[in-house]
Amino acid sequence: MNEKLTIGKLAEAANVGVETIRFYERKGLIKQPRKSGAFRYYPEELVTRIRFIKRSQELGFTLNESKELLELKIKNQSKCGDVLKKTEEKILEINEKIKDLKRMKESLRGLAKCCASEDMPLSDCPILDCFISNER
Amino acid sequence: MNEKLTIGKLAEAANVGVETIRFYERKGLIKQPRKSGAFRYYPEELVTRIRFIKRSQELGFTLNESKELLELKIKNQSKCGDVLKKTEEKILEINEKIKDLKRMKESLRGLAKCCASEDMPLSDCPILDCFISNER
DNA sequence: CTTGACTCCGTACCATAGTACGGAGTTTAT
DNA sequence: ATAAACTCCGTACTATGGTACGGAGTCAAG
Repeated sequence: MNEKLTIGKLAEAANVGVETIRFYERKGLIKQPRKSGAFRYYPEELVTRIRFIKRSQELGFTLNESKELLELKIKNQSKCGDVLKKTEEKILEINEKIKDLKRMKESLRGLAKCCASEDMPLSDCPILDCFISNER
Repeated sequence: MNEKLTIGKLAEAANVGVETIRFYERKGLIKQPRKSGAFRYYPEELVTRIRFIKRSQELGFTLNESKELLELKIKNQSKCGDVLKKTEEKILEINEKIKDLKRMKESLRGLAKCCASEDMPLSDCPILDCFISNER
């Protein structure tokens, strides 16, 4: 195997749009192959690369961060620990988000309690105060 | 008190830029006060409102979602039960976000585990492969 | 009453992550 | 051999959340 794919086939295999591939090329996440005749043909392993990009996006990395990760692999003088560090940074960020969301949820629950009696006039339901008083 | 602030003073008090306030006005998160003479003067409570917007943004809500939350208070002709319903909807949304983040975290933890010894050359680093092999 | 700081308003621009479109050329299947 | 389908390339547009800019008007202190 080691087939060469047209951009359309590559897009289909990687489950993205053709325009997305062109976009990644412009952003430097994929290097544009030379034209063979009028068209460009893409090596099969780009399917894996694109899926990698998509997957890391799902995991909360931006395209630039995905690019960095991919570049770490290329410049293989860098150590495994670098990638590990980035990953652990992301885990910490995610933990922060979870913590904040839980606090927000508690605030909303407090608000729900405010509204416990359904015929209470809303003017006495201090939604803003509920949120703001929980501010750090 | 209940002071009226110029847009600059409001921005300073709420710790945002003047342009941000104008942007929020355009987006309908803040209603633009009538001009008093040539300038507009903003009630002091908008400081709280803007900080609320900023805070809910930090918690992963979009501006439109912040707007919805704020509208819970504004339409106070609505009954407490209506607010309760919206609030509970928001809680469910937050639970979804937490679930997604936890899923993300678990994936990242799996990746970190892949990368066993920190001084292993990156060419042998299994973390990138791990990204790919963990694909659903 | 002048000068500096501020306001008003429209418009353009930034990054992020794509999507859409149009015309020309090319490939492929019937 | 012709038509459908695809490619190439540039440009423009989407949404989100702002930031920057420029000219004209206005306010407030000295």
